[in-house]
Amino acid sequence: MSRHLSEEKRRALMEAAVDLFSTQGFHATPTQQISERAGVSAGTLFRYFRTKEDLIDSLYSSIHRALADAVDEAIRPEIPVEDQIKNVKRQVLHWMFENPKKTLFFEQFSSSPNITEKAKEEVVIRFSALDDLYRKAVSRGILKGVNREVFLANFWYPNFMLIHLHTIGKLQSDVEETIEQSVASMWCGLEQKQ
Amino acid sequence: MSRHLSEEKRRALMEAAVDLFSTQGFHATPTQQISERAGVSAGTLFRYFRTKEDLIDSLYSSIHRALADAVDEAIRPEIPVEDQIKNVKRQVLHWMFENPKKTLFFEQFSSSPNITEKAKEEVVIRFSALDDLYRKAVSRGILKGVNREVFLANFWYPNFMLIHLHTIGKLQSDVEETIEQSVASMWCGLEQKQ
Amino acid sequence: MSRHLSEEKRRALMEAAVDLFSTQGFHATPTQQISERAGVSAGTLFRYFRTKEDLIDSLYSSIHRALADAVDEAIRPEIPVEDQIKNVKRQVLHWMFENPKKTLFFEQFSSSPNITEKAKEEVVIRFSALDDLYRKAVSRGILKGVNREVFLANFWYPNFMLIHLHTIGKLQSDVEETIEQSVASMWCGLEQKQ
Amino acid sequence: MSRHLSEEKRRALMEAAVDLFSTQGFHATPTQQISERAGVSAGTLFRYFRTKEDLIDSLYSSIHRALADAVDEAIRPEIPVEDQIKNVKRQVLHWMFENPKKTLFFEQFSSSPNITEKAKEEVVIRFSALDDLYRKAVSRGILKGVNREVFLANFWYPNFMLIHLHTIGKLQSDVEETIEQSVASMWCGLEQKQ
DNA sequence: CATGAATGAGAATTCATTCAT
DNA sequence: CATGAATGAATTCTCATTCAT
Repeated sequence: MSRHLSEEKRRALMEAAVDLFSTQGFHATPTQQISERAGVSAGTLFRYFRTKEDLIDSLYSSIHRALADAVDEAIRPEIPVEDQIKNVKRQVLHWMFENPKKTLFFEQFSSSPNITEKAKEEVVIRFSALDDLYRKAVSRGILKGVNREVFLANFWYPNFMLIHLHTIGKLQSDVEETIEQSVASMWCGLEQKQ
Repeated sequence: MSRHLSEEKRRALMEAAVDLFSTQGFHATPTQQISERAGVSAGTLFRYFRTKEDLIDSLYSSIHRALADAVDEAIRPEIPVEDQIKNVKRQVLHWMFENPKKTLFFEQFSSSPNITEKAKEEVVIRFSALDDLYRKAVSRGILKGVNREVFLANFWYPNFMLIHLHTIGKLQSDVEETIEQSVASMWCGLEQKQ
Repeated sequence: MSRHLSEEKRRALMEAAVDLFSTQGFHATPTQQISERAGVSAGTLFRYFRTKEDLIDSLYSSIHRALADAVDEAIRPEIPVEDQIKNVKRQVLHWMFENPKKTLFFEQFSSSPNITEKAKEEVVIRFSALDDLYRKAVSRGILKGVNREVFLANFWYPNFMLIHLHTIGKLQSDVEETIEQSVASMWCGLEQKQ
Repeated sequence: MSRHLSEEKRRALMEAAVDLFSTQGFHATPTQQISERAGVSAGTLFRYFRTKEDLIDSLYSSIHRALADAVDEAIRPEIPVEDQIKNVKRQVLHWMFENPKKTLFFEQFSSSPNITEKAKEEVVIRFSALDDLYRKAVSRGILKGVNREVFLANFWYPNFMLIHLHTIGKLQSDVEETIEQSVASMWCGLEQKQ
């Protein structure tokens, strides 16, 4: 991309997009509205993103990256695997509660079909660091009876519902408490029959 | 053929709709395509459903009802609450694996914003029978540390991911095994610190 | 038309049609609505009238006939021409105030373009008896300076506006008073500088 | 061409619209046809007018304004009221004969039901300057026996019929002669029994 | 590079009319 | 003859994208 395009505008566009996508869905959000909120003209959006789909993909990638960073940050090879997994979940949930719009967009993208070919391949939310952790846990006898799919399902999906509820203000406990409950219940769930 | 709006056509339309919605999303699915697949003309769809939204809502209601039935069926007041909850989860998962398209549509509807006012009110997937079960469990000292939101999140959302994976053929274990793992890991998760 | 078609239903359909046309306009009135109000099925309408246009034309003809009758009734060869013209106008206005819906439909038809070829030919509201009266008046030196178009315009069109106002309840005086004022002002207008 | 919505195109659209509306009626005129005749694409029309109704309303307003201007222009406080009223009628008729299409559209709009709320309120064609004139005339003893409704009906409605006849070439006398006859016959009509 | 007017391919929906029952 | 479900062409309006300025 040409260096004449301002990074600032790009960011403004993406931010406007998440805001709108997360509350209206991407199909229901005209590019016009995005460019307007970003303070640029309708045509400009298409200098930064070839198509609307391209914008959506970029958004997804950037959020995916942010989540991956959150995951990586929580990895501390020196502490026990189970604590690491707990930490990762905690970290992820913190990020999500701090970025509810991005999270909702992320869910939308993950669960919405056919956005793009990429979508299909990544429906499985896969983060290598977390995969490694899962493998280590299995090889150490923890998580014996739980295969990766169930693990990932338990790890990722409940978060989305919590963010939904948080967004509409229907969460009884405060965020920290909710996060802790969620972390705890996942972990024990994964250990199983312990 | 009867003089009246044929139940058969109505069903055909709804079936066509779930099929297409679940793979393309409802925004990306023209009513034309639905009527075509249902083997009726474009106009006919609107004799059975006032608007596209009405079709979507009807679909949602019917699935919601089916799920509620699945839940109710699994309720056996005479057995321990924890077993009942397990049974419900098992039953629900069975239904979902047997009706993956409906399930994906259901998820789409639940997590998609603004579809309708109904959507907003029901973002929390709420089934009274399950609520009762939850309350009973709490009052009996089980599920002490888990509030309803976390409970529901753990109960419902992981299922969606499993169905996604199942649909794209990325589930390693067979369905029964996956269901059992999911049921077991949820339960233990909910018991917590047991 | 086959004698198996009931005259009663035909009348019901026409009546329903005027009602609806006069308040909604014919373009804005679906045949469905007409048949419904007439208490017959959608298809039946088309057994009595080949097309919607046919229905409209029939309606127009019937109203035209009723008006012509009103005109004819008022003709009394034995009294002075000017009194006859006054009487005709009075009679017409009475009929219109008694049949406001038919009148509004009639105006709509007259002023709406292209309903049918017939429309074009009859934009000039022509009633032979009134024409005769006009000719007689001219040949007797009354109405010298007023050609037929202006005469007809003054005779017919103000009535429509009065009916409009009457219909929406914005007529100050009562009907009789209004009719008398209208008759009087037309006549003097036509006499001119007399 | 300017950066902004071109006034030229707006005018072209409105002109195309009156042309078609006046000959076909607005319900019978697809927006497509209007944009085509205006030499713009189908979508462009909706950049200039939010909806078809908006176009119709704008058209009505602009014609209403033009007529009001014609009325105002004819007002000369220094001459007798009766001459002023005559002048206004003359001026209005001139405008109408020069703008027959606008006139026919105006009539259509005025007499067509339910176009819009505006329609309902303005079925009575009301121009404040003319109202003032009417009031003055009454207070000066002229127009004693004629209430406002009859006055307005006589003032406005016959014009429409004349324009209709003019449009289809069925006017015997020339325009000027017709206007004079119409003005004269209205005036005397209004004085009444004077 | 930015702009925003213009485009035109759809999309949802309506409705006169037909025809099997 | 009556019915009313089915039809599908036609209509209004939207929106991603382009391109002249």
